[in-house]
Amino acid sequence: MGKEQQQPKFRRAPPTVRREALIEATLACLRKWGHEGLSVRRIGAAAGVSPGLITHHFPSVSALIAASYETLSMSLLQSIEQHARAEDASPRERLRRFYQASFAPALLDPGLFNTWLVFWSMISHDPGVRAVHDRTYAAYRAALESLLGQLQPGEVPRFRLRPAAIALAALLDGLWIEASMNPRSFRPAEAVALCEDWTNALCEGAFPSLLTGHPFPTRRRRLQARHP
Amino acid sequence: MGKEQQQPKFRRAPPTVRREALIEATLACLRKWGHEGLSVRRIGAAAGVSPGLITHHFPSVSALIAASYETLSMSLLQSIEQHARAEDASPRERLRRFYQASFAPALLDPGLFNTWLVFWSMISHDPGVRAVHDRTYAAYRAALESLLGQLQPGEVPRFRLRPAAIALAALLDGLWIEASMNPRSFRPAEAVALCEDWTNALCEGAFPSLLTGHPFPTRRRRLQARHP
DNA sequence: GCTGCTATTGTACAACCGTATAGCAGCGTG
DNA sequence: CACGCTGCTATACGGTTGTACAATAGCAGC
Repeated sequence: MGKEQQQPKFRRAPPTVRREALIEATLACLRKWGHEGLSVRRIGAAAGVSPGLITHHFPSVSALIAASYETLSMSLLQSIEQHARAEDASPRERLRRFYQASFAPALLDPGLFNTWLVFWSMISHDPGVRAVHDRTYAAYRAALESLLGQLQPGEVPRFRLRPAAIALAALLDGLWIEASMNPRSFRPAEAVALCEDWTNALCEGAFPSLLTGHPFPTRRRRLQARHP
Repeated sequence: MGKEQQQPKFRRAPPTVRREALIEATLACLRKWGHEGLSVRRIGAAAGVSPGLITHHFPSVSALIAASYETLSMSLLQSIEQHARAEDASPRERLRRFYQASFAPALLDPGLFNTWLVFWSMISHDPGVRAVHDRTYAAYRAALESLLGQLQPGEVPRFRLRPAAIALAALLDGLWIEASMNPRSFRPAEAVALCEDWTNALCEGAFPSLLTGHPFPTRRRRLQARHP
């Protein structure tokens, strides 16, 4: 028999990098299989690792998912923000770059959409995922508030930042979802144009309910309010 | 021994009504358990019926889910449309009623949101669900196009119906999702106000990319188009 | 009241799930 | 080169899943 040089059955890794590898494998599985992808066996196979390792590095599979959610969410937001952060660019231009990055091909992958759906569907059941969602969504909205706030000291009418960011986030999310589910519905450039229209309309004061002085300032109970 | 009057172990039902009952049970399970809710045993239990009955009345469980999707989707759309359909009301008023119905308490149930997520997550895998989605979403957009079209012959600037309906659907969906995931984020009345603002801005011509004559008319390849 | 159609049940089955645990083995340390 | 810490594997276990199929029984028609 030839002297078979057998490589080791497995390689050890420090917990930190192994955890990261497991998170990456989880995201890959979610991309490919959606909900069916988050079994310990599939994730383990994707990471080239035994299934039992997951419960060894994470208290449970749901903790792994929450960590994956946080990693993906923060990574995407950072990527978009970095693309938007252009020196010597007007606030309007920065917003436009934010929109463009939001509808880049990499963001419109159906696998990414399915991954997101899995995370969303766990929010109401899993407290850990819920916490990650609250944190990352707050960061997302904060980014939008920051960009919108930079428009503010110009000659644009004064509007309330928080509701404006919520409305813009809703528009972006809605367009992203529709584009992800039905890519032939419209082109990314059209989505960007629609968002830019929204920005311009905001700056022209075309959204009265967002202007300061509108009867939605605090938690006051005033149902069925009509615009004066 | 007393003469125990034993009721029959089960009752027969014509296939049509049994199918409907199974669909209703499926929706109830999805509401309560989300993704975990669509096991044949849970659905059978909810319908007071043996698990095997499902495969007897439906070719597979995924066919049952597609049927449930269609039922729920059409039911909701009809309910909203009926609420919007008010005689002797201006087109603007009808749109407002559509918005109000879209953010009624019954529509903001977290269980309903989770149900929707399950359907969405199956679109890319299950052709049957995909077909239902395409059909129902087309109906939804057609309803919006109809309402938006009624604004048209007035003194409002001419805009393209289809993209406008897509944009409005995106705004409605985005707000609905955010409201469903985080009910404390904003109040339904605020969402309605934001949608009304959108309508008004549209009628004021504040969305140039939606006006006729904008360089997005057909499938012409014109990437990165800038507003002139 | 009996008969026959078929809706319905109950069980069996193989595959999968997450978790627990005992023991193997990589690899830094001496 | 041997030791030993511990990352890692492998297996076992109780549970759930969807589907298949033979047997049962409701109930309509005669």
